[in-house]
Amino acid sequence: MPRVSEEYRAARRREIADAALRAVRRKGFQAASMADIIAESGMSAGAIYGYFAGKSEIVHEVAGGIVGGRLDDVERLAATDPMPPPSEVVRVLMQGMLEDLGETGILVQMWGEAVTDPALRALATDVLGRLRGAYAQYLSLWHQREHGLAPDEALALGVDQAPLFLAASQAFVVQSALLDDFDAEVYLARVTRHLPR
Amino acid sequence: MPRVSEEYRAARRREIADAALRAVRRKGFQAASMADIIAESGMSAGAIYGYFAGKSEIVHEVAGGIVGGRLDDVERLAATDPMPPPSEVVRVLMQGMLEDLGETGILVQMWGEAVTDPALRALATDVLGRLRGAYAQYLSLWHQREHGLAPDEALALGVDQAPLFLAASQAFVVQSALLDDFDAEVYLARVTRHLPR
DNA sequence: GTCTATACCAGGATAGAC
DNA sequence: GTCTATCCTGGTATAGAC
Repeated sequence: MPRVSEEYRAARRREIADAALRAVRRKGFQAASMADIIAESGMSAGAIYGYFAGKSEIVHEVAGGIVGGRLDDVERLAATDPMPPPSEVVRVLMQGMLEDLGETGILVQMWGEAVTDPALRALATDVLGRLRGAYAQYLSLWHQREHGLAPDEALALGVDQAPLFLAASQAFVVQSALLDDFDAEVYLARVTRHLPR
Repeated sequence: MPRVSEEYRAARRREIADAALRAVRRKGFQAASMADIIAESGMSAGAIYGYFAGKSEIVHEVAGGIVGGRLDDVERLAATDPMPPPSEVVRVLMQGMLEDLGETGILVQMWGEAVTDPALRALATDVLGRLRGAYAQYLSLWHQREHGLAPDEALALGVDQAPLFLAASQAFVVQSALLDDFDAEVYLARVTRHLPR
C-alpha cells in the first residue's frame, strides 16, 4: 500500500469526522443524520461510505476526538508550573473544555448514549478513570509541595480526595448543559470554596 | 363528562405509562419503540393512541414519574427527624433513588435527551433546582441545630454549600451509570469524608 | 475515487372493521 | 373502545455509471 494513499485516506477520514462534529454540534449527537453529515462535508454518500463502514463508526470517531482533547488537558494538569491551587484546578479544566467544545451539552449526550452503546461506554469509562487519576496525581504533588507530606501519605490523600474533584467537574458539565440560569463563575466560586485544601 | 370515565381514562394512561417505563428500563430511553411499549402493555396500537397523542407524550409522562418520586424524597429530607448528618445525607438520597429506579442509567439518558428536548429540559431544570434548594434548606437547619448559627447566617452557608452536595449526587449518578467498577460505598465514603460539616 | 439514484428497513401513526 | 392491517416518512446503506 503506497504511503501517499495512506495519508490521503487518513486526511479524508479526518475531514469527514470534522464535518460530523459540526453536524453533531448543530443537531445533537443522535439527531444528526447521515444526510446532515453528507451536506456538511460537501462530499457524497458514496464517498463517505468508502472511508467509514457506517454511521456508528463515524460517531465513535467523533466521540474519540472530543474526549481526546480532554485527556491531553487533564494529563498536562499535574505537570503545570506554577501549579494552580486546588481551588483553581477545576476552573482551569472547565475553561479549557468550554474553549474546545463551546458547550457541554454534547458531553451529556455522549454519556447518555454511552449507557447503551458498549463502545462509547468503554470510551467514557476510560476517560473518567484517567481524569480521576490525573486529579489524584495533581493533588498528591500539591500536598507534597505545599504541606510537606511524604509521597505515600500525599498519594493516599490525593486518591481519597480525587473523587470529589471529579464530581465537581462532572456536575459542572451537567448543570451547565441543563440549567438555563447556570453561571459558571458562581458555581465555581461556591464549589471550590468548599473543596478540601 | 361522567366521573367514572375520567377515572378509567386516568387509570388507563397510568397503565400505559407503567408499561412504557418497563420497556424503557429494558431497552433504553430512546431505543424503546412504540412496538415495545405496545407489547409490554398488552394493548394494541390503536388503544394506546386513544390515550396519548404520540410517543413523545408517553415519554414525557414516564420522565415525570421518574423524577416525581425523587422530588418527594428530596423535600422530605429537611423534615427528617432525627436529622441525618451532612456526611449521610447524600447516601440516604442515593439509596432511595436506587431502590426506586434500580439503576441510574435511565437518569443519565434522560439528561442526554433533555439537552435537545425542551420539555424534558424544563423538567430537569425544575428538579435540579428543587434538589439544590432542598439541600440548602437541610443544611441551613443543620447549621442552626448543630452549630447554633443564626437563621440568616445558617441559610447563607447552606445556599453556599448546597451546590457541592448537588454535585456529589449528580456525579454519583453519572459514575454509577458509566463505570463498570463503580462501588457506591467507596464513592460515598470518599466523597462524604471531604464534604463540609 | 466519487457521484446520483435508489433499494430497503424501522418505526410512528392512522383507517376502518368490529 | 379496541383491534388488525397498513400507510408513510425518514434514514441508512448500496448499486452502478462515470
